[in-house]
Amino acid sequence: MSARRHEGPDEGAGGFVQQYFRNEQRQRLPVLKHRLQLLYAIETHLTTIVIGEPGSGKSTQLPQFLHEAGWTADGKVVACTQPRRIAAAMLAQRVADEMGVELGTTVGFSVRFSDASDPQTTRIKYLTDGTLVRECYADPLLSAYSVIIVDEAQDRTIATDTLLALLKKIQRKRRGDLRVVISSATLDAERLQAFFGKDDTAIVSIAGQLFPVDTQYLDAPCENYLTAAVETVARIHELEAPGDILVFLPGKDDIAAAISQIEELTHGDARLASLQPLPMHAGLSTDEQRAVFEPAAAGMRKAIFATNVAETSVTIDGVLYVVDCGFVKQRVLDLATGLDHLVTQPISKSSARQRAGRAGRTQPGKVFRLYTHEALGSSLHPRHEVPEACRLPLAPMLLTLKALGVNNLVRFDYVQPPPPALLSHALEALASLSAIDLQTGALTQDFGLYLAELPLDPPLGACLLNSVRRFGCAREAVAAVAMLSLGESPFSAPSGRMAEAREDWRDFVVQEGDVLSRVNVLLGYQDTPTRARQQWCRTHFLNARLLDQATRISRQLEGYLARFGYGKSELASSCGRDASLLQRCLVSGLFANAARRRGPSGGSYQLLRGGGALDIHPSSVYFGADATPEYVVFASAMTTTKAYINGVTAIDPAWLTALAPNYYSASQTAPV
DNA sequence: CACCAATCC
Repeated sequence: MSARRHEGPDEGAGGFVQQYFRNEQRQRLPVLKHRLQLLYAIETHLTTIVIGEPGSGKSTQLPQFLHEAGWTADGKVVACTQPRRIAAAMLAQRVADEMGVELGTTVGFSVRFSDASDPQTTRIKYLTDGTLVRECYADPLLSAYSVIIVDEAQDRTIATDTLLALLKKIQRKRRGDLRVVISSATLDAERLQAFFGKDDTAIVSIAGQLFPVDTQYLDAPCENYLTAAVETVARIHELEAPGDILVFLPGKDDIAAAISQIEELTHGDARLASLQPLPMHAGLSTDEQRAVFEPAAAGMRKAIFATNVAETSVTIDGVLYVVDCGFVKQRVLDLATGLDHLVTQPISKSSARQRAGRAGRTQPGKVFRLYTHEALGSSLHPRHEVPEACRLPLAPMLLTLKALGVNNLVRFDYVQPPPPALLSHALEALASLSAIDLQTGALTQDFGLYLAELPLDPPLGACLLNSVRRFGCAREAVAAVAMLSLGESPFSAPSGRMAEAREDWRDFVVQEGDVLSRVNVLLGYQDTPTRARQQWCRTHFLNARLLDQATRISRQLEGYLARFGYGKSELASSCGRDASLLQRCLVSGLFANAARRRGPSGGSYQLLRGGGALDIHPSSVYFGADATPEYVVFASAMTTTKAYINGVTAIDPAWLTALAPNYYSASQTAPV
């Protein structure tokens, strides 16, 4: 181990004045006081758990400490993973600036669609945890890395949990040659220490740079968190010193309702006229989000009504007051129906702490919790969020593990074992797609392996592979799965101009349903010159951000197909005027989501394999349509106020028995 | 008929 020690590397770049300024900034960070403690812990333990509040500087400084201490000698790399792409890119940029090097040289990052790293020169590399998991395909021991820092581990995403489980295995195989650092704000540290082995795991706590936050609770539970939130904002505005307000609400509808209530209040009350309500959620365009980051106009106070994006992903400066309704929307797989639910539920205790911390970033702040102290202390609010691997469909994760040589998925050493029913649900799904062989449990040759490599949900991956192998409609299928993988509809118009928009959309919308209509949109977008695309989207009431993203996904998917050995002509294959080719291709992957209309007309459906009513989602082209198809497959189902299906395509039921004979017998799909 | 949290490969 001592061989890799040497004096701190001399980067050479950067003048004296800049260097002085950089050091000045770094010296204020709390993590500096723990430099030796951290380096010692990492030197003497295989795994180190670092608990540090936001603002401690751990994400930017720890990789530099390790670099300076020699962990990047011999060409080795220190990795730091993040759950989100923006974070990985921004941290890399910051550290490159601090070190006075150009991004992409000594300091780099690698995320989907963007790789600013160089295998020859990069020594500190920021990645998303999903990207690092994928690097295991090429290098199962991650041998390029000497230390892997898994940051923001409290999020417990599927990718983070997958990575942690793999790292434990890799550590064994590399015989003490790989150090793992798990870093997080408020972590279930004991669980992770137990997972990685108590003797080999150190825990280091770092104080944050947060200011004290004064906490206020309700004396009694409120009946309506929306009303309570609006009243609290008004009261803060009247009674408290200047400073912006951040309000956590579960969803967009609540945000819109709260803002309109505030606007009503400000009309009737001159004292509230200086309150400036603003929405913040992931559905907003970058332009719409900008207002939240700009300082309030002179004499005005911003009140930002936000979803959970503001809890971790987005940081807004100048917030002194936080109003926390105490709820969050979370996706949960309902095993009884096999459908996703979006449930509004009480937040965890650690999430409540995280939200409160948003008030104390620049000076002492206040948090107004719209629940009682007793409630927060009770079992109503769990200590931590349920990890994704214990509540979401696991087929993608299991496919990854299989591809990396994990044979027994039931006995695999998960950070937290998923409920057995969740595992069997995923295994059945994979078997029905012929991704795994039910007898041997192995990935099927080529097909299963390709599905594991594709950055798509397995059913969509199956559609894509079948488009080149069986149907000859790759051009349309690439567009279709790219759109479906984003979920949202590209058709979006302000409510006031809906009629006008609908008229325009008739150029794209076809009777075959959402998927073919969205393919028309995406191919139309891609046929438009790049510089004219924004305007094209505006005139047609289409979501430009979504179509840009779908275009990048399309290109990436074509790259995968080319790597799998499919030639130019196969990639260019098109169904031409025969839409049924694409429809059958969709059935070949989405057959499990086949549904039949319940009445002689209308938008109420039912799964062929049984279950309750499924309604056409309002963003589907079939919503409110005069004529709806009797049989459909859908790309997604989600229960919110009702069970809704979206991404709907008309089908011929005979295709189901032809394309998924093991899943459907002829009698199930025969018309009554 | 009346609507989805935010992420990632």
